[in-house]
Amino acid sequence: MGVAERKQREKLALRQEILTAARHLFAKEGYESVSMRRIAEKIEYSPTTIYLHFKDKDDLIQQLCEESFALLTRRIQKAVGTGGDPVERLKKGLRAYVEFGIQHPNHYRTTFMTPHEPPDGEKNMQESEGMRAFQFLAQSVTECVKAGRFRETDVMAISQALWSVVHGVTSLQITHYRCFPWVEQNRLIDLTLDAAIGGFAR
Amino acid sequence: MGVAERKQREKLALRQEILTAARHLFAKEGYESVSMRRIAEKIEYSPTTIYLHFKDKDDLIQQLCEESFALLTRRIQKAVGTGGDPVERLKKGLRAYVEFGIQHPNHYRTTFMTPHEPPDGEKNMQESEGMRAFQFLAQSVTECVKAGRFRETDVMAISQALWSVVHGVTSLQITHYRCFPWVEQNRLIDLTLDAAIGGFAR
Amino acid sequence: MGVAERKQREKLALRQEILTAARHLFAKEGYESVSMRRIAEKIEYSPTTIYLHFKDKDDLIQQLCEESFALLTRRIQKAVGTGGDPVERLKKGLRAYVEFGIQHPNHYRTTFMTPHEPPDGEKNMQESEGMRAFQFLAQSVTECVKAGRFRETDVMAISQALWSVVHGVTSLQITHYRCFPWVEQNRLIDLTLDAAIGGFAR
Amino acid sequence: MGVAERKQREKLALRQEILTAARHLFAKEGYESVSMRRIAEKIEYSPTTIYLHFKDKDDLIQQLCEESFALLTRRIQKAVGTGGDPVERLKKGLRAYVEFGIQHPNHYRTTFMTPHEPPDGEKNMQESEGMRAFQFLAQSVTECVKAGRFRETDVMAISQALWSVVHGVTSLQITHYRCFPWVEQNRLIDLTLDAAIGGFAR
DNA sequence: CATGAATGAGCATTCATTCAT
DNA sequence: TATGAATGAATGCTCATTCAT
Repeated sequence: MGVAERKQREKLALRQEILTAARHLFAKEGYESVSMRRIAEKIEYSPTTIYLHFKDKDDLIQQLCEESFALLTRRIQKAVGTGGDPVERLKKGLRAYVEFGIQHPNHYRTTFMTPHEPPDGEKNMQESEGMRAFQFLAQSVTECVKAGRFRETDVMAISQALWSVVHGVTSLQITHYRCFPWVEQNRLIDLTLDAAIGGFAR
Repeated sequence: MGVAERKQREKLALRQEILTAARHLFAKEGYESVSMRRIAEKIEYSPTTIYLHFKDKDDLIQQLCEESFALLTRRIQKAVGTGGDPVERLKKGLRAYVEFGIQHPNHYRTTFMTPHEPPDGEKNMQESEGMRAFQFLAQSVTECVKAGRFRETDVMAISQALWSVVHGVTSLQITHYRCFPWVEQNRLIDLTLDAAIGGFAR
Repeated sequence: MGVAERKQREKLALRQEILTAARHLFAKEGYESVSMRRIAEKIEYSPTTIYLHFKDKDDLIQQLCEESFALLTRRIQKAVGTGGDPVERLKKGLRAYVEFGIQHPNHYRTTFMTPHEPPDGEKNMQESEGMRAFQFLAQSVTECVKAGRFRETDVMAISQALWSVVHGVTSLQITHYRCFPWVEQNRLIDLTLDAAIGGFAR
Repeated sequence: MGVAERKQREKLALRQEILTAARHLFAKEGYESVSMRRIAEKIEYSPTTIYLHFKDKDDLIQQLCEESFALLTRRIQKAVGTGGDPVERLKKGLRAYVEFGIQHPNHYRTTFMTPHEPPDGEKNMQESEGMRAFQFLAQSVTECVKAGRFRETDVMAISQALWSVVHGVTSLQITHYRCFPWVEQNRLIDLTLDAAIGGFAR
């Protein structure tokens, strides 16, 4: 019994090691550098071993995204906090989103800017970390609506619109940071978020 | 005399054929499929031939982007039109942007969602089709500001914020269209644009 | 236990097969023919397999040279023998050098007539088979000097001069054998070696 | 008539231009860099044009060698001079040879260290620049022999031996200059030439 | 559970050369 | 005489993946 458990634990540990290595490669050298070989070298296992833990490269990447979503959710959660003005809290959450993306460009790129097959069937998706992150945002929007602070009341629609906005700022800064004469970054973020939220606020 | 002209025409035609083939590969099978070999197969020429028209792969892709930008600019221009309410015209322009992206996802992906090195020095960039497209948007914003319709007056900042917003809607729809329970697309677009513009409007 | 050993043996055997194939290609068709693909075809493995045994083409060629040097050293050693007149023994060694080169022109070409980057740092070079071969020659020269048979006593300088001489005869015979009206080969070799040694002898 | 002559002159001029370009490429970047394409770019003609003047790459290279030989001959001629001690003059000639090689390593490599097909039949060879250069050396040797300064009298054999010696020093210095702990270069050259000549001298 | 060996397919690019004009 | 267009073959190398062990 104890043996089986230990084995199980070890297996999960290796799995985690693989994911971590892959993420670091993403983070340091971008999507193209993440080859099964490179990951294997990094963890000092054989490439074959990876296939014991992940069906194929796509699978691995999908799992990576799950983790990223989870991390993002935690960040937003912390930023939003629990008490106080709901609109203010929403804005803090959105800002946390953008900052997370800019600070972890390769995380963000992997998760939100790379086309993936939808995991497996619809059910699976509803339970994904990604949805959880989104629902968290929706929750924050709900509070604004409940408090009568927004003139629009379709929480789902507002949430998706706001997600679009933050994704826009984030991804543009990530992809075109160096090849465009941007105004100061924080100002741009504030301006955009204020405009979007302001557009919904009563 | 006529011969030289015909040759010239034929050369340009082949060049165009290459660009088109490359774009189709993007469109159907994604970025990874655009290899020199694949393009060559598609046009039924030898890979070497491509190098008679483009210095290397980077060059080819750059040209592809230029074309996309030019096309986009024309679309926006047409949508904006010339007379009438400047805010209304701005909104039409932004909507044209989003629609262009969604209708030509691989055009858009190539141009706006793939990281490129800035072409060659700064001057070059200032003259690129991409900048021209952006300046066109800025022009439209200027008119709103001049007409006293916006409470914010920094044209550059507003334009960049609005670009971020439209890019967000567009790219999210492109990348995650099938793996997320979106509200009806047109409604989302309208909602988002109205919120953003409304946030700036007096 | 036995399994691991057998595997090890098989691996080394394949490695040797690769080296041999490469050498034969040199020998039959010259330097230019030694491409990774050609080698692979010859041994009826895929090109990729070669990379499991050698880091890259440079590595492979370097190993080839090491082998050649080792072979040459052994030949000279055998020719020089152990007893008798040191000058006579030196001459035998030099002759063995020339004969080796002429009998294995592509070995020789690879090792001595192709420019290589010095392997890796200086230490590495000091320990290379090539240096070992040279030091063997120097040893033979030392004995002549010690026996008071040479009027010049700088062993290093003499050895390098003699190496230059044998390399001259060898490489010229290899490269220009068929396009020049040479005197009889053995006579030329003898004449040259006698002159050079005679020039140093008291 | 005048027209035909001018055309002829122009044709020869272009031919020379091609040879010069090829030589510069050799000189600057070594044998591998000399591709028909590169040459064509350098002279700003199309690659095809080169084929109007030279049968193929081999032909071109052969012609190049002829020119190099001619240049070398002139250098030696100048060094040898006309009066004075014949042995001294011979040595000067040999030294000029070595120095030419070391100063124009890529010339030298092309001409003397690259395997070529013998031009075309034997007659052709007898008239080649290469033979002329050699015969010049032989001439110098003849004078030493005539003056009774050498104990060996077979001019052809001596000349070939001496050529072997100078080629040895030169080519070794060219190929292995940086990867071997040579004694000071001039000393090595002197030592070697003195030994060889001394070995023949009475 | 983990691996070492191996592969087939693919990559961007360069080459010497030919042919119709 | 000269060229522009085109090609087939080759280059070194990396990839995701499989299979026997």
